[in-house]
Amino acid sequence: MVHGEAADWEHRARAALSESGHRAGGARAAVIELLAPQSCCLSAQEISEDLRKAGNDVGIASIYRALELLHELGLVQRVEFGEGAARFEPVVPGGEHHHHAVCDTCGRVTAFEDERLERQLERLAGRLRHSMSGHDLVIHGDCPRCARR
Amino acid sequence: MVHGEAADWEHRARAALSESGHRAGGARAAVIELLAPQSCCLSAQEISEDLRKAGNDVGIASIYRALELLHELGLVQRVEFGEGAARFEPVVPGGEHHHHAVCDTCGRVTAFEDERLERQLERLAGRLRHSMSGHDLVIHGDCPRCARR
DNA sequence: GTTCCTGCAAAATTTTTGCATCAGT
DNA sequence: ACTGATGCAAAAATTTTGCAGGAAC
Repeated sequence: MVHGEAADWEHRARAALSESGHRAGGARAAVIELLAPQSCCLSAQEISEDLRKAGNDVGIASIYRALELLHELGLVQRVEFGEGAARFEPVVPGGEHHHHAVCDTCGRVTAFEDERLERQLERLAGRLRHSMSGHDLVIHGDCPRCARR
Repeated sequence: MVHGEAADWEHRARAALSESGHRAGGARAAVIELLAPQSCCLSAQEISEDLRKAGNDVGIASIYRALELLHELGLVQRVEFGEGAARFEPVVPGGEHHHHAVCDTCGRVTAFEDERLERQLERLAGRLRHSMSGHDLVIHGDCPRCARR
């Protein structure tokens, strides 16, 4: 039994699906279930592999279709780090949005939050008169471990 | 004759190439020349088309190789907006880094700068003990024109 | 029972790589 | 001349699409 944010997101996702007239068949349910407890982003490949490991074999096309739908519904954020593949993560409303720092050397991804940054982004969007449905910041550089060498 | 930032960047690019032991052959020179006066990012396809229009036909592979090298030398930044293709733009050192707001509806890209944001990012990277070789922020939402409808 | 969903396979893109040829230094 | 750069074509990888069968409601 999941709990907290993960359960909350999963519940919202299922509700949003049925409210928008979609069914929660095998593939979608599997993707939602896998994504819910994730703290950071996964690529479509990783989702596919994780599902297979869990004995839940889902076609890659269905994974992309599920992710596309969840993205349209505002439940999933799409981020790209310049690896040539997109990554996806659940959107938890109510503030605690996080950003990513990607290590140039080892590729490790560090997620971080900053309340002040969020407020500043809101202000910025207002100044540009650009509504903000989402945002993502990527910092490239060396992580503490790699910088030490 | 180009001037100001563009000429500056072009000069630095050529210098960095020769200093790192690379030749400035036709393809690289063409990419550098095209990129220098750009105010915002271009995809590899766009670069290829623009060069062809200018009568300078360059193989797409050479474009990717030139961009890869320029990126390694820190002269080009790679950004992705979730279109399925990467975009590239010259890096102008000495501050005026810009970010992007992408319209969910029409796809238009608005570039913007914010000095305060830059300083905040520096502070953030320091807090994470993550060095910062580059960063990019993308705001998704509706541009003023599309939001009005 | 109808309609939407799923999975497979094929297609479309974007990006990378191998290799013979060509050009810069 | 030597060495690295270029262009073509083929390959690799990611993502999208068509379609027949299957599942949800």
